[in-house]
Amino acid sequence: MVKNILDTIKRGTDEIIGEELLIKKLNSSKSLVIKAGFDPTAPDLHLGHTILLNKLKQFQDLGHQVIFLIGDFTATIGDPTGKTELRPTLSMDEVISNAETYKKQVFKILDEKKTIIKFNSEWLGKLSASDLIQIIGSYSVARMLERDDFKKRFKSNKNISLKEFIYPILQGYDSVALEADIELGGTDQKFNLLMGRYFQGLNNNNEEAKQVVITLPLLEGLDGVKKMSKTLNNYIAIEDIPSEIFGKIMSISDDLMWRYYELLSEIDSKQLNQLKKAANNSEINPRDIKIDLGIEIVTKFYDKKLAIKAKEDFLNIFQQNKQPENVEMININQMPLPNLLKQIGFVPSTSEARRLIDQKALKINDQVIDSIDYEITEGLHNLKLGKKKFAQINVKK
RNA sequence: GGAGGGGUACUCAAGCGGUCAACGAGAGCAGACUGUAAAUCUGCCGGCUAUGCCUUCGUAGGUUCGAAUCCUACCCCCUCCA
Repeated sequence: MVKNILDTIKRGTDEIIGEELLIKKLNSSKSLVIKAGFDPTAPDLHLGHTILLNKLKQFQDLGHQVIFLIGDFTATIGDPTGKTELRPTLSMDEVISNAETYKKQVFKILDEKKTIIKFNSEWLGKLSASDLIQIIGSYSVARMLERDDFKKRFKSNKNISLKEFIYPILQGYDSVALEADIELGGTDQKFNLLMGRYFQGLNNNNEEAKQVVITLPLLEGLDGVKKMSKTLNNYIAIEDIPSEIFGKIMSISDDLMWRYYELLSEIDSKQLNQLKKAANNSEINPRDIKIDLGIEIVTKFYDKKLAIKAKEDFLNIFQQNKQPENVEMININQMPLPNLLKQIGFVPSTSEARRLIDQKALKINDQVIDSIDYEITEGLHNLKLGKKKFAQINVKK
């Protein structure tokens, strides 16, 4: 029984620290406290986050208590993880409004009724200076420098702010405050997650008080190399509209497609291997496999119907070169083309528009426009700029 | 507190009196090729009322016919010594 549950839990994880303890905890058949922390810095949840959220959902389905911890207090410090330099701090106002956006999105995956949302300012905000000194006093600089990104920065003489040392400590202290049994996080969070174990053990002086740490793989972004993140603009947001999600999936490389299948799809590994084999032998066009993935992912955040629609639109536009349905209709006065393109928001500047026209990127009614002096006539026209931008305009004198 | 190094466009990184809207690389965009793949090739990659004009090289002044480049002050970062 526990063995089955354990297998479920282990699937798709990177590492479980304290596996024996996990088994013990699962055997105790009490409802466990599962903690996962989120920085309210990026209001757009993306597929990368869903790996973690899916795992949390799994715990919910198993009857455990998930605590969605919004690090509003720690966000004012800025998590140094993975950064080679100091992060700018957020104001409390920004943090709060970001957190709200966050909450709205999370319940596309998590069960709202079974989720407790906490803000760590609740307890961290109450710490006095002497409390803080007490807490940080138990950890050494040498151990802090064990952390890879700190070590690198230290060695290469980059700036490390003292408060960055505080961040992991406070994250660890969160686990104490919540009495977490398990904490989930990305592999890059390992150090921070371990801090929880450290402080829990310190407080109670016993092994069993320590949380189990489960790390999950990081999802590569659309470029296939760097991790998916908003800052790098290589992400698929779960709030993206269906056609956008679908389109972005279709644009990834084949290699990345397999990776996404492994991390995001519900498909079982046997089936996946068959697909790989078939693609290798050219029995199936990888494109079609990608289409299935696109449908599955859109379905997850919307529904099957919209997913199919997204697929059909996609095929229409790119395979048959048709206009997508429901293009925006824009009324506009007659003016030089660069200005017009800027006006309707296709480009940020007329200079950019000129360049694109020079590069034959603009089509009006399926005709490539090769002169910036082209005068657009009154009436309805279909515009296409580059591969992705479509509009229908109604030009008035 | 003292000595030295540095802040250049989205990122990294040249330039160190004119030829600089600023080498090069990455990212990004467009075109070709395709499966809107990937890889590859080509071009672009400050703004504008556009063969010219305007604004940009930490900030503010100054020298000069002319400054990212020299001088002064200020701000920020880093190193070493204390």
